[in-house]
Amino acid sequence: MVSHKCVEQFGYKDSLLPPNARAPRSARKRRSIEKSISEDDNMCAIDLLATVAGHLSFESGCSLDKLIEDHRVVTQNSVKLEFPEEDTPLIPPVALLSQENSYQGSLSPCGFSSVINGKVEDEAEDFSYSGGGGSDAFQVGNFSEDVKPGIDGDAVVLDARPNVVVSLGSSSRTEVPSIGNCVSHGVRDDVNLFSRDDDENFSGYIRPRVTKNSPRTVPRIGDRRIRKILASRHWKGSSRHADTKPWRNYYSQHQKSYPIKKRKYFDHISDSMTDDYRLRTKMHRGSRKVSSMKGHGTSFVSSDSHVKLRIKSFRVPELFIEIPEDATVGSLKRMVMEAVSTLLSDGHRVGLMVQGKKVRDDNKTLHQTGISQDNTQLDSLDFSLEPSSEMPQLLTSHPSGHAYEEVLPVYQTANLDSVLGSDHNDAALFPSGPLGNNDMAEDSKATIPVALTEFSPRKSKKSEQQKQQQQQAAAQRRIRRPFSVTEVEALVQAVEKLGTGRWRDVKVRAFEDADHRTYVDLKDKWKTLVHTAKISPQQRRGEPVPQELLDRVLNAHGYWTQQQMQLQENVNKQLQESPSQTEGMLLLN
DNA sequence: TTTAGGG
DNA sequence: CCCTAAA
Repeated sequence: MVSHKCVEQFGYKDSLLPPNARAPRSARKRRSIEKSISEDDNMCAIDLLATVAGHLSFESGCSLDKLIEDHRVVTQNSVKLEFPEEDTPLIPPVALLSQENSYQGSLSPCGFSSVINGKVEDEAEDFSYSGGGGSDAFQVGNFSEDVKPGIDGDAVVLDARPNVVVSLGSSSRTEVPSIGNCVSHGVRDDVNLFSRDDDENFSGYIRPRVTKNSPRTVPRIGDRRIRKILASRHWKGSSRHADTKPWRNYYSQHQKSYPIKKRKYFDHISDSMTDDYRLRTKMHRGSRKVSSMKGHGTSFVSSDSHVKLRIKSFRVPELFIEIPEDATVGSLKRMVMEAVSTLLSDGHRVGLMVQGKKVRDDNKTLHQTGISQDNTQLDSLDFSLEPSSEMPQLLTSHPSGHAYEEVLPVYQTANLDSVLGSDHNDAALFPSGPLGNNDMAEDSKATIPVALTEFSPRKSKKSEQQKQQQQQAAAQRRIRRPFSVTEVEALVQAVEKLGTGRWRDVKVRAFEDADHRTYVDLKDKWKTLVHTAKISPQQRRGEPVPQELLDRVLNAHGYWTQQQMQLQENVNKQLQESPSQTEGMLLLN
């Protein structure tokens, strides 16, 4: 196979096909790789979240439909996967996203944002607060967090604790501090943190299957399919369009919008100036602007038998990620983001936990559940988003397709059945510690799809909306996949034969089955190969390419470059001599 | 959709 | 690898 011949011996003449002599487009095997997705008519993850959150709006008069006990994952306000110095994967509050990324406008009426920033908050202003006046909603927020939960006037201040986020487990589970107890001291002290012991039950497990010998098994995480699928406009920031680099935008924008340090700074002020109300107010104003003030949950129970809740945050399920050691940090981050994005973009059900206990009976009234103005012990009211198999309102329209297969072929699903088997058992749904004590076999442990919602067959029935939603939810840069020597060999071989201007043909010829190698990739690789061949071996990086191959690269490159030049010369010549025949000449060439 | 190049 | 102008 490795014929080491000089260029001339390849019989280029015979294979020298005019660049435009390719098979008609219609006859070509096509791949909708770069298909752009219309974002407008799709619900983004946040919208969905908002929808979910909407159900939490007790003000609508509806009682909690789904009460779950021993809940597991909750979400925080939003998802942000930058890892602060505190080594705490914090997820930025949705509120933040809404504020800074102009999502408020796109949120559903009863959406998260609305709940957080709108009515509830406004209502909160009605609470009188010494020294504060009701003009600033944040004073109320401040109030609810800095003052021991309890009765204050007519209102019972409840605390819906926001808790953490995404924790990554490697060999052992890594507990990730919550915003509440790690970053925001001021909050921690006054609000009850709910137990996170059960976190592992709610885990997504990401595991790219990188198999050297079978490119097809490589995780699709980086594939365009997924990429587009996960592209999210909510990461994009203010503009739904005019942003060609969503993923970059994501990082840049959120890095700016999530100044942990700054928030910490404020928290310190809070700690040291506990008695200075004005300072504290200021602090929260600052927090409001830069942190997750609105992300924390606070509920209010008014005296008119209506419970008013302010969902300040959701926790996100714990995610487990398995990634090769040699993967880049960037790819890890992207994986996490994808996971969370996917998580948020899919159907969920809301879990409720009152005083640490999961409330499962959906038929109970709030009062029966203990959520009432009379209950002064309501110091812990937690909501969570859980992968749900029971979210008709979000799944009804789903065609019975298998989006799962299409979208995330990467993730093994061996355990799916067993997992699904115990549908109504949250713990079973999310085997505690995919990495932990759950004696999961080595080959089966890495099985839980990142997309928690993908667990259920019903969930696989995604509507087009949700599919696209997903597409938008995690547009990521494809993972880097260095070409193997074998691949280089194949590439060189093909280019020697076809030339440097027919990448699609090269693709078909030598990489037909390598879905992750687009003709653009091949073209780019050739470009780098040529460069590599020109520089000294010392300057080369990565897996060394045999000099023999590089020589061939250079030869072929030189040959085809010259070939193209000659062709061009002929064209120009003909153009001068008899312009009218030029067209015919071109065709002949 | 492909090609060709810059980023 | 990404992004795009052009074709």
